[in-house]
Amino acid sequence: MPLTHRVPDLGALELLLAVARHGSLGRAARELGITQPAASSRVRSMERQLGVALVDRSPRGSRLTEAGSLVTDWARRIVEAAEAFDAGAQALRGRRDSRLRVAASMTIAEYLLPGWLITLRAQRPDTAVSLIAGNSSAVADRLLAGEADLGFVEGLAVPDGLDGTVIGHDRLFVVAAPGHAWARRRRAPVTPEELARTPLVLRERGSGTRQVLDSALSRYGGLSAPLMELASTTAVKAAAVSGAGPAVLSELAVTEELSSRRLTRVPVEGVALERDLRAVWPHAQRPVGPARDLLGLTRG
Amino acid sequence: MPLTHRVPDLGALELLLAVARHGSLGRAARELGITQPAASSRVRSMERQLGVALVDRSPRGSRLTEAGSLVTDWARRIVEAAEAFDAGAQALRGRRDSRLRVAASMTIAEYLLPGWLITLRAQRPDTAVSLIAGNSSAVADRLLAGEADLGFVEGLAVPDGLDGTVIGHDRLFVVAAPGHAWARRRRAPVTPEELARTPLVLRERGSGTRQVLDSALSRYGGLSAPLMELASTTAVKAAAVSGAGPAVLSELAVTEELSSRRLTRVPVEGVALERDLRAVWPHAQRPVGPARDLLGLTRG
DNA sequence: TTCGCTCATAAGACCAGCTTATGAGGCGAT
DNA sequence: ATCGCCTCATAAGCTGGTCTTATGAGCGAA
Repeated sequence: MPLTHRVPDLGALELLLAVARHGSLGRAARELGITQPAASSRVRSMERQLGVALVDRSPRGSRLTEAGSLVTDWARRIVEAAEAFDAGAQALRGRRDSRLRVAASMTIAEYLLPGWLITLRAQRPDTAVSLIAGNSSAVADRLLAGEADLGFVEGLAVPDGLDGTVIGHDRLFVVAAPGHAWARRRRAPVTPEELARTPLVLRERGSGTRQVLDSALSRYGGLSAPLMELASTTAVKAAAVSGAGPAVLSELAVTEELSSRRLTRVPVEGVALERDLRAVWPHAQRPVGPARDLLGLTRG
Repeated sequence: MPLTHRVPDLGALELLLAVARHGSLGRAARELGITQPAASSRVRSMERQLGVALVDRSPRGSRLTEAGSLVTDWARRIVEAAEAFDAGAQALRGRRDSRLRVAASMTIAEYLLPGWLITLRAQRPDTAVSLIAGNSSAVADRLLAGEADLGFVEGLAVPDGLDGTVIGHDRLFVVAAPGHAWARRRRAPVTPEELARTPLVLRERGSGTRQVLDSALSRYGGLSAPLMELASTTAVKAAAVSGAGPAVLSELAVTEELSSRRLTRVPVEGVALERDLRAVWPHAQRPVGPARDLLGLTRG
């Protein structure tokens, strides 16, 4: 169970990626600011821990073995997730002295913002960003109080006093475990009526996804009593994966499960389960400077 | 640059997730097999490191702060990637005594297999799996030599001597940075002729994706000289993200970049850039036992 | 009051990873 | 040939972080 003892720590994984890039333990060590013996011993203990040779050493450098490059690919995913964590955490700590103060809804802060911040850091390394996360009205409050320069919200309308622009759409997907009957409905989409009368695994009443679902299905008799009502997106996902029943979740929350086939998207016809993602700012104060840079990234 | 000093280690992140689940430092500690003071001090040093309060402590338990639950969500991504790493690495180490010996092509081993192994472990905890990765003919060799029970390959045909079943499709996506002109072609798909005459960022000659692209475009005058020819999928992705030009990559390799909008999918009409993903086994030896369990997971 | 839960603090043990110093192997230029 | 430069490996010693055990303090219910 304790993952820590079977997975090398982040430093070791970074080192492995550096070895892959440079083809040399010594140069990898230099990149990470450690000595060559440290790198050598660290790679060796990683190999001992995993029970697999990762690197072919020669007097002219080091290349990854077959197993090594597979391990490196898996390691890259961990390191990328760690980079997103770092970008987010750094913004969360950043305070008043930041050049760009962002207020964002939870969904956007969780799934999209870290990626934007990584890109922004690559393009403008000197832009210090601070982040406050909250619901739509909290975001509006921060902007109107002058405590944030740029906001991001999801939902159907722009909050009062703000201007905004749509930067994308958060589609809600109906998903089911691959074994579920609905997973085989590729050619025969589920109808809105069918969706409305089927008990689903859902977030608790009041959540954003639930609101969208409620209003989209109101003309079809409304949502039926949920199969399960859970407190977090994670819990809903876990229930759906384990086959409890169909669930409705943000596209952003399920991309990984879909591409690894732990969940299947169920096609639904004739109903738009979608909400806008918007960048917002105080009325008549178009973003300039760093805020404009970030805004540019979010639309491409 | 050294990520390690700004991101808590995996043990700390696991602890944070456990605290979120249990609402108590002590119970989280027990789950991870450490003492309560160890957990207390570890969470505290994580808060110091990040510069953010993560949990609200009270005599009746601990709950995450707002920032804490955002951090926990980001942490979950890291831990999930680590679980995939662990599942894969464990299979890579496993040897002859394994109950299920899998041979898989690189793409499948990299992107899909870890997820399957996690699911398999949840359903049949006692199935020890071993993994050998290689190209299609290496997979065939292992199966025919009786050194593997089940194989996975991508490509256009089933290798000689094997039976198989299609378990899915790997679509090749044309992708470009959001700023690229092709990123705005949503309503006016790129034509095959246009794709054929445009210099692209590609893997080197001989790679699987390149073969598919070559054969799909052969009737349209064939692929033009590449804009860049790079040695790894990662390098191609990086070039595309930085705006070097359009690239063609497996759907599996770009889902994350697409959902975070670092890349945009370019619609292409009239040409099927797709290859089958197949499970394969020696002629007339339908998978049974653990191999059959795994096969079931891959199709749903 | 006492029990049971919560978390915090303190003191000491242990170990992983670092550094410096050194050696050995291969290749190419002088 | 041999010197110089690159590669990686090994050994000895320091250090710091994380663990443990032992203890205390706060809050609520029986």
